[in-house]
Amino acid sequence: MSCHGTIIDQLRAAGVRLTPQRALVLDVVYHTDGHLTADQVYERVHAQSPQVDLSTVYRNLVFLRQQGLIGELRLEGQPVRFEAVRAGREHHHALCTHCGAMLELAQADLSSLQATLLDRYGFHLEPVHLTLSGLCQACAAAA
Amino acid sequence: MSCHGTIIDQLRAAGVRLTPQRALVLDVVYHTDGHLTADQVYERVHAQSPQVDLSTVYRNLVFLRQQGLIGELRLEGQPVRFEAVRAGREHHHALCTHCGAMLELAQADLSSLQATLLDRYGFHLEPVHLTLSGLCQACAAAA
DNA sequence: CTCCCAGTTGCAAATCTTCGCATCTGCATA
DNA sequence: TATGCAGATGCGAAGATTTGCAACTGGGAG
Ligand SMILES: [Mn+2]
Ligand SMILES: [Mn+2]
Ligand SMILES: [Zn+2]
Ligand SMILES: [Zn+2]
Repeated sequence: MSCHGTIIDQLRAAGVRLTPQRALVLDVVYHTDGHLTADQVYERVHAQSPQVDLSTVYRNLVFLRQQGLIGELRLEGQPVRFEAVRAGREHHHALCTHCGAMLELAQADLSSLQATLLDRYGFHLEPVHLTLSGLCQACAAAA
Repeated sequence: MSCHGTIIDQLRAAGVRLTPQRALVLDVVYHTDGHLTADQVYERVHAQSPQVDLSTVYRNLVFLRQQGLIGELRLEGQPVRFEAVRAGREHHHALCTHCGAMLELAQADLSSLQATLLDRYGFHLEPVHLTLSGLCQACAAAA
């Protein structure tokens, strides 16, 4: 069912209980490239295992996010979306408020901010999935 | 009713229609120091003007946020909160995931990030109200 | 292998937020 | 001051997300 042995071992090692529902949610998110809404995750989970409840999907999405295994994306005027946080492919998003273009930012793009916060406040910024907004290059040029 | 002449003039100049409901929502948010939920804003609006609907409050909170006049705060496990964006007192929030302490960040704390994004992607970061998470100095030291 | 229980689930209901639509109104214009 | 209409409102309903609770179960201890 799942081909995420490494992650599953990681969870087990963390003393996390691995239910079939949880494994399925993980599996669905990790088998998609895009950004899925909770409902889309539910649909796919449901296709495999019709008795699983939508609330269980929500609970596991929250859980997996807290574990740092999935990231969430909040875009203006649409439901929250989720995506896999793949080792080495972590990224954040920068959304153009003018044309809607979405740019992927590398974890490294935040390092200056990270340094600033550590320096000024002793605050250790967590590498959580961020969504920033602003103007993309094209739209800024046009304005 | 309202003592925010400057802001109201600003809105009028932007060709925005100023209804009594909108002015009230603006007034309520600007007369509070803390972070109010939509429901708390509604309660206070309702005390002044009982016929105003909750959906109107929501619509105006969204509207005023889009105008950059109020900021929103999304904290884990609680409804969205709103606060006034006062000229010269703009700030962001850094939340400690361990003890819940909330730190205020100055707009200037983001300037290194702003510079990085502009430099690397030509992306113009908007000074939107951000909430970052991580570990505060005390909790980081304890860990 | 069996027992046990903290953590998880399904379900129903609550809470939070958005939307459709008929009606209303701020305010620009004449 | 009267008129017109784009945009705003109230209300009901829908959509999105969270929660309470009794029953169930993964996986460690014996
Ligand atoms: Mn992404
Ligand atoms: Mn604040
Ligand atoms: Zn753009
Ligand atoms: Zn702390």
